[in-house]
Amino acid sequence: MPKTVKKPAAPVKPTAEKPVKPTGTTAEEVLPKPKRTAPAPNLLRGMKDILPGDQKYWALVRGAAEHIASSFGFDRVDTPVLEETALFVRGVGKQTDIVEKEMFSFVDQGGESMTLRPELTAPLARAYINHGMWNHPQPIKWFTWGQVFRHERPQAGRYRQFTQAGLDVFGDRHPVIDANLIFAAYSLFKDVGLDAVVMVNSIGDAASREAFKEQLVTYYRSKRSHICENCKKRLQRNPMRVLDCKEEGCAAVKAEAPQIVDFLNEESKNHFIRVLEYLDELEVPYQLQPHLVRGLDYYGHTVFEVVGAEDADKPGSQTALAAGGRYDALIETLGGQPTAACGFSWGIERVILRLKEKQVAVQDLNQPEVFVAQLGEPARRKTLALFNALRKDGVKVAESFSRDALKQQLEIANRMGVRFTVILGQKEVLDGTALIRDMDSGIQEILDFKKCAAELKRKLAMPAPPKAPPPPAPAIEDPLLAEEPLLKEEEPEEPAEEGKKGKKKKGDE
RNA sequence: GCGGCCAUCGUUCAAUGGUAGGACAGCGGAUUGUGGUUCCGCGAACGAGGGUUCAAUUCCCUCUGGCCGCCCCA
Repeated sequence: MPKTVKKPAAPVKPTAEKPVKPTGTTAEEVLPKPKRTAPAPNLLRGMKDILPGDQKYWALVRGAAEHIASSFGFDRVDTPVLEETALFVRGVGKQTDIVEKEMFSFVDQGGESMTLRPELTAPLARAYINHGMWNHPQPIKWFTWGQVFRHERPQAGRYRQFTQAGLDVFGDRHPVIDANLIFAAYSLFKDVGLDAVVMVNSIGDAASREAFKEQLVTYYRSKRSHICENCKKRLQRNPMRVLDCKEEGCAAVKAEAPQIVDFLNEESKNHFIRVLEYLDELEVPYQLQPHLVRGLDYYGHTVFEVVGAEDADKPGSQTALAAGGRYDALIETLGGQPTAACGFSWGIERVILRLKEKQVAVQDLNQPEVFVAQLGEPARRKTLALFNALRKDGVKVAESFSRDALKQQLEIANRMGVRFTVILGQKEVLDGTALIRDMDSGIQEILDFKKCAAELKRKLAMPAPPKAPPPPAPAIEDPLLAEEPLLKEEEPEEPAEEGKKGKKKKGDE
């Protein structure tokens, strides 16, 4: 076992804090195991870490959402993640799945029941009321972005803590509001490079809805023998949901079922038609979904979802990337003055999932453009200064100060994909010069150290030349092809050599 | 909340009732100050807890977590 011998020879860094082993079992005393002192903690179910590799997607979507918000004239509002439980019971609806079985609720030390917000709309409405926003010029246009929590069974694109961002308009009942909000929701997808389609429907006002439900139930009762067990239950609890059923028998029944559009009263119908007209005007690709309904109590009139273009024909319901609608009744339900409102939420994780699936090209964050390399202690000191000068100048600069070998530093620079590397060695320090290496061509120039920063900025301002083709592909294992290089002697190494030659010429001048 | 499938280095994929192998990534080397190709080396895993067994990563159970379908939702 040679393994055990070599490491101890090297001077071992004294470990300041030795891991404290809580156990005193004999087994561990006899066989001290240096690693894994404690079991690794688990991530809580449905929770997710967002690591550096994913941050670029978040930056992209966050940036796009913020841009849409500000360009459409929405002001940012943030509300707490914790609210009193009653807010959601009243706002979202006691009978909804969210409130019945998905809320993270608890009683705090003071005996009060509080809940991690399962959605953003009710808290926003609460804030509107609390701060007397009706005293301000209407409409109030708010943008919000934050974490929401639902205790559901996790799946891809469905987490227990997830992120919603949304736009809401309070105090304006005009249909143009609905349409422009739908347009804003849709715009995000265009901006990040995703094809999307809007699914839209109207569930009318309360009166229209009641009339419809009655007819729907009557109709389904007449078809009782053809529908699934689940739908029979739905008829009792939440009749409109039968329209979502994917069972074969139910689908057939659904085809003949009454549609809510036919039950809309004059006002509701008029509102919906005008929304659609404005959508045409905005050239939003939309589809009428007569069976689209929403699970939350507060919706009325316009309801919509935005789905990926490829999901347009699929009936599945996990496909919504954004969803919303009009909720004129909510503020009053929560105890405010009757105030019209309309809004939607983007499901950020789902948007990001889609970006990855579609392999949308997203710019890397923190992509450095220059690497500073040093050889020897005096050079390291100067490099330290140069790094900070460049950094303050707004150049994205990378380093590996602690390393000594130039080779390694260039390897790192290469991996980082920088355009230029500044090299400082003994010689350069003495001469007051610096080497700038073009990483693509391998050409190096010597120049005055003091002019180095300015020259780099000048070079970076010029567009990067098209990427040189990657180094020679590995030779194909074919005896016939393998013979050729023998005839041509040194051919295969050409590209690599070229760079080196270029460097030598310039470097020696 | 219901049903099903699954769980091995950082990632991905193997093998095995006697404590695990590769690939990629990482780290380090291939003579003195030069990256991309190549070669060599090193570190790195059986999710947790019980049970069966002389022996469990392997078989059984529970838990935890992931994925799929349903409910529902972003």
